[in-house]
Amino acid sequence: MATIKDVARVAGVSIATVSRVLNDYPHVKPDVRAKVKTAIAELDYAPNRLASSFRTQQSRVVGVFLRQQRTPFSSAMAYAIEDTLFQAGYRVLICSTNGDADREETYVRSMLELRAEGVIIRPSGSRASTVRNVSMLREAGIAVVFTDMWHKMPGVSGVVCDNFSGGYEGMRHLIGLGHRHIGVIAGEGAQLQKRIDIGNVGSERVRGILKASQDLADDVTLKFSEPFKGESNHDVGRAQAHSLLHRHPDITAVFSTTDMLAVGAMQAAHQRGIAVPGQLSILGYDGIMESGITYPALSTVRQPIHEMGQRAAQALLAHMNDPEAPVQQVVLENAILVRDSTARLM
Amino acid sequence: MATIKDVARVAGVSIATVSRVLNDYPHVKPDVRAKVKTAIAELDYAPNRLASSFRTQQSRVVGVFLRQQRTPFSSAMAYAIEDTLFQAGYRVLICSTNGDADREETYVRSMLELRAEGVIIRPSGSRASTVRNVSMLREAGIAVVFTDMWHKMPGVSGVVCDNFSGGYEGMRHLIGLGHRHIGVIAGEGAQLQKRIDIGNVGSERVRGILKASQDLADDVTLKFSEPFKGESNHDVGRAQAHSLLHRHPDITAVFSTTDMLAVGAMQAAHQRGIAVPGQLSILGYDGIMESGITYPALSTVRQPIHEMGQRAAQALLAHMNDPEAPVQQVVLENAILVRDSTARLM
DNA sequence: AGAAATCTTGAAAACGATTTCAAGAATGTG
DNA sequence: CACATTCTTGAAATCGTTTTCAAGATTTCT
Repeated sequence: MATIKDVARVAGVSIATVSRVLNDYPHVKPDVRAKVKTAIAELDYAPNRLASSFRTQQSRVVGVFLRQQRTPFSSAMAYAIEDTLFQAGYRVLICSTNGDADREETYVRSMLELRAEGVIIRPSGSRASTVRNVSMLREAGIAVVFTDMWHKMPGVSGVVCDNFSGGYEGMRHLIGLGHRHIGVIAGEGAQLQKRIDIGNVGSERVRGILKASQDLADDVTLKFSEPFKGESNHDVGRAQAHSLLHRHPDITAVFSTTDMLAVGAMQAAHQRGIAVPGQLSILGYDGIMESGITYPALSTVRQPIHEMGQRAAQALLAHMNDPEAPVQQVVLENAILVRDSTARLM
Repeated sequence: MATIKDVARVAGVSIATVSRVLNDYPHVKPDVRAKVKTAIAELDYAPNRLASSFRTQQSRVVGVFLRQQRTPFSSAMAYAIEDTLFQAGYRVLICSTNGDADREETYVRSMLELRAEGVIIRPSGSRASTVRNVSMLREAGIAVVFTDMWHKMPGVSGVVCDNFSGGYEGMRHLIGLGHRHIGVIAGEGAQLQKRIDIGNVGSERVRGILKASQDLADDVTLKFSEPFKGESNHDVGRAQAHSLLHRHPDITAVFSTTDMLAVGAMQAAHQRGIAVPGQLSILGYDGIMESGITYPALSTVRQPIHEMGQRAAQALLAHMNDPEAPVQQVVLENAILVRDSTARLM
């Protein structure tokens, strides 16, 4: 492939001048600039980014760390991030950690070696390992932004949803429909800052749910699913819902802290011949695309996933452009998306 | 950050020796090797990949071009690819083209500039633009592998599913259940080689469906949905199914060439009060995770998406390791996944 | 017109690794 | 023991850019 030297030779100028043209620097006479551009076109020259990145130590690459890239939530966010960064001329390396600490560390090392300029990370693994990894990145001067979960660390911005208020508003919706006996299926997701301990279902969402159940009516009883850990998929949701409905046949609504869990709950209701929303209202949480394909379509607390990704990318850009940029802690509001799986209690 | 020079100084050797240790070359005495390793650990040294990539002109990076990264199919495949390449020490740049030709071209240019070593591409856009873009990559010595769709190009391998036989076997399933009046909702996906023209529904899958309807029984009538283009989502599927059921109330089964279309068809059936599978069997195509969350769970022609990704990544590795490696044309078989949305005709 | 300021350009020095070459040390062979 | 072979090491070149510096050309100002 042609190099800058070839261009210089063909244009009859020095490589410094070619470089100036390439980077749109001033102080190049119009006719010289034109000559160089002609030579570039003629030779079909593409600057060797490997060389310029090396020289400037700027890779124009950022890493996006995801727990699982297969998940609708993750892939939607990754897309929003990629899209925003693409416009700004950055390319994104995908780093699915699978919640595997070793793998996360390997990827962190890669980011250091590749001199990534920034990293957006949705923490998996333990708080300690996250902090350690992020510290390594920060020490190397790499900008870091958290999404979906936030750890307070110097120089690190975060974009999260207000999961407390999401839980609260979800309950307001159910209570407003007249429900008083409500089952809660809580997964692991969406902890904001430090988890509180209510069995294993400690999360901001659950805190919001609890608070709302105290604030908004005085005769609400909540029935929690059994603690579990691991992925929040529909199989787990189905099993949890079966157990919940078996133990507490009087509940008239189920609030799942995840759409996929809610989908499972809906399957369980179908299997038990319980009409949704006639006999049982089901409310999800996330607003992933998949929640719209159930029958009846799932009512849910919608997270602005795309906006989360966008905002995270913007925050990252801010930090990359100016290492002294102030830390942002963006909290986005969720909105109840009322579809067909919740109804007024008869 | 520490450089190789610092390591050399601390270890009291030359940078050449440090390099030899870093790259596990022979001809370094054990004690020297140990000294160097100590120095590396002490300095917390991470080789500057920007420098070594520049020197060797090997970026250890590959690009994955996807139409839409949000799609369950794409993200599942991207994950399989990333996973396989991760093991081999490659990092993957995600390039969602959105079917936007400009954007695809920008990304192609990025691959050239970044000296990506390989690209896996699921073609979007026109055949002509794909061929042009792939040619640019190939001329720059970048290995290319197609997935999901294959264009015959020198030196370019491809991994596809046997969509013809998938369509054929899907029909065998439906016909075997006694269905004779079958609706077909065909999206744009999955053309293998050149499309044949049956209105706008020309695809290998449809060819398989047609062939099977001729081979396997002599009283099958197929009713096609109206031609449409654009994304195959459940909204489109619902609309198509409504129109189909309206125009041809006698059909007892619907075969959709995409799971998401089938999901829409299921919604349409629900809305029309048609029992699935009691009055109408619905068969999808893809086997994406989402197809399992409908109620009833969707029967579908499952594509081995994960394996497709794996095989594509392996083919790419083969080409990257040896530019003379023979072109592979991998054709994977689909399998019918019988769940609850198809039943014997009463 | 002459001095000062500003433009325009090219030569050469980086950047941090890998790799080639040659030389000296160690080992093997007769 | 002399010689050939193989090991081990370091000096220096190199990859393709960007950037600094200085010099010459041009413009602006008084």
